[in-house]
Amino acid sequence: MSSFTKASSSTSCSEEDTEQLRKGPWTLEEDSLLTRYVARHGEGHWNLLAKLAGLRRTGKSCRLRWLNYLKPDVKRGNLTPEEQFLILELHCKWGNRWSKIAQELPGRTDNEIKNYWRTRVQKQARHLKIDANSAAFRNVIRCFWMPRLLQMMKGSSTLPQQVAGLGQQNSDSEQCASSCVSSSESMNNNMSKISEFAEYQTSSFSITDNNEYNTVAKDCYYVDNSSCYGMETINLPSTSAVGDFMTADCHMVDNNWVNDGFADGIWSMGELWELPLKGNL
DNA sequence: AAGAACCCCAACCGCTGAGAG
DNA sequence: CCTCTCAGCGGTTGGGGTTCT
Repeated sequence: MSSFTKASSSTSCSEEDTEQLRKGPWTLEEDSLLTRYVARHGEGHWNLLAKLAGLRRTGKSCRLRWLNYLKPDVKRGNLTPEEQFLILELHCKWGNRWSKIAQELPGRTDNEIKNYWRTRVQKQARHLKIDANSAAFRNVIRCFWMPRLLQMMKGSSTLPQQVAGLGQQNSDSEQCASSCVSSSESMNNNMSKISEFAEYQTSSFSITDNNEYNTVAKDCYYVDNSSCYGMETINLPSTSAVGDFMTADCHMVDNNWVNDGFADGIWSMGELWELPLKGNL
């Protein structure tokens, strides 16, 4: 089924409508028409807008094109580690509430975030042979992926205020708190252990400023006494440490992904943000 | 070089809730 | 209330680019 097909097969619309409605990729001319119309008259009333602007599109289609592509403040390009961190963090709290999550990332659309989740995050889950919605995978995100992103942010010295302030902003969120947050004291303890673990993990990246790291840690929710309680096993000297750690950590989960390419998968996680966005012009 | 497999993401679809009449 | 319309949301699809074999 081609997305270029006109809706002429539909019997629910009048013949005139089906003849005129276009589908599929937008042309430059259509973009220009929509942009000029919105610049002059503003957003909203999309069905009316579509008619008055002379666009042979549904209002829905116009709205989507504007919000996801034409709107001037739409950011293009790769998601930064900060943005990825926020997405992981907020998804932990809100689940698949893409538009709500997008509101916290200025310039990013719900569609983009949804695509990121599907193509990057769920891909990791597949590689690890874990259900992306499982508690085990959430633990992986909180205990490995998010600390890794923090390292990257720290490495690039661009730790954003929005991340640093996230805790205060959302500290009343019991939902996430119940699954992710422990007391700040134990959080700080665990964070220093995560730091050690991360240092061990990467060996090329050293964490020296514990204060800054812990400040962030205090406000973020990826450590959890109930679900990430294997921290004391972190400093094992061989690669089996990862397996041991996760075994201790996730023994309640009936998956066999712990010893099944887990470490490889984890290593690749941190690099995800660097992958070029293909076909994105 | 060429076909297959994979990946990304723009755009569509169906559903839901809000608001007007 | 009920019905209708519209805006918005989340899930899904498929075209086209890239990578692999």
